[in-house]
Amino acid sequence: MSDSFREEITELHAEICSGLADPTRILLLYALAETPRNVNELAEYLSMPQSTTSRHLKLLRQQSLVVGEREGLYIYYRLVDERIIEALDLLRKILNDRLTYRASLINGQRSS
Amino acid sequence: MSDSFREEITELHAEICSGLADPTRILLLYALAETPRNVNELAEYLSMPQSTTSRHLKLLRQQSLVVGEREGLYIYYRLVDERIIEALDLLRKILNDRLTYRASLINGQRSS
DNA sequence: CCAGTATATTCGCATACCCGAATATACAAA
DNA sequence: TTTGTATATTCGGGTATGCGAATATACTGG
Repeated sequence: MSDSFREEITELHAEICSGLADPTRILLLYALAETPRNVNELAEYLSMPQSTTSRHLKLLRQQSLVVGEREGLYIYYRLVDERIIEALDLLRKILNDRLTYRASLINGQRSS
Repeated sequence: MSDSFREEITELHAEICSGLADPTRILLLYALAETPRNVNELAEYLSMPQSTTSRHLKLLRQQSLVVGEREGLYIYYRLVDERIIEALDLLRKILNDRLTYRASLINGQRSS
């Protein structure tokens, strides 16, 4: 395996995948996919403290998965690249089919 | 946000995304996308201890991202669903375009 | 059934990450 | 410039997760 590929994957992890390493952040991404929102809206929407919301947003911001733009008194966050949702949806499909796969194991044939 | 969606995302994280929460595991997935391999082949390929490789494989196995099948003396691991690679490739595209996005920030216009 | 090798697990330890109340900062509006 | 609110950061402390040498287990093949 080439060193350059290793480096690319290491960066992929650090810059994107680690952002998905927490369910709260995934929820934030989906919440922002619906419509831009500010921190307090997000906090209320997800029923979590404002500080927690802000901390997670900071991470997503540092990874450029999300940007904030001030409008008057508020900073509205939005997705930088909507394809992150495509990727997450694909993972969800895999998840669902995986469940089917597991069921087939239970009903039967081979061992895991 | 509906409770059922929250639960689905929580499961998505626990069952798939947490598997991507380590660069080593992503490398393992790509290594297995090339061809099925056993633990020692993977360990050598990625230049890491056998115990570390096995530990990561265990996780991927528990998430049904990977399955092992014994052939004689060896257990060959392979991907359960190749779409995991599609998802990772999409994330890599996002990563690359994100770099372009950041460059545009540096060259200029708006602040992050 | 035994020997040999592939694979899995255990161990102590270190690091990284999450939480949420409290506090600090930043900024808009007047 | 001052005030009020939105947003960000800090803090202590708990939990999860990583590592890799050493050890145990599992299974094949003879």
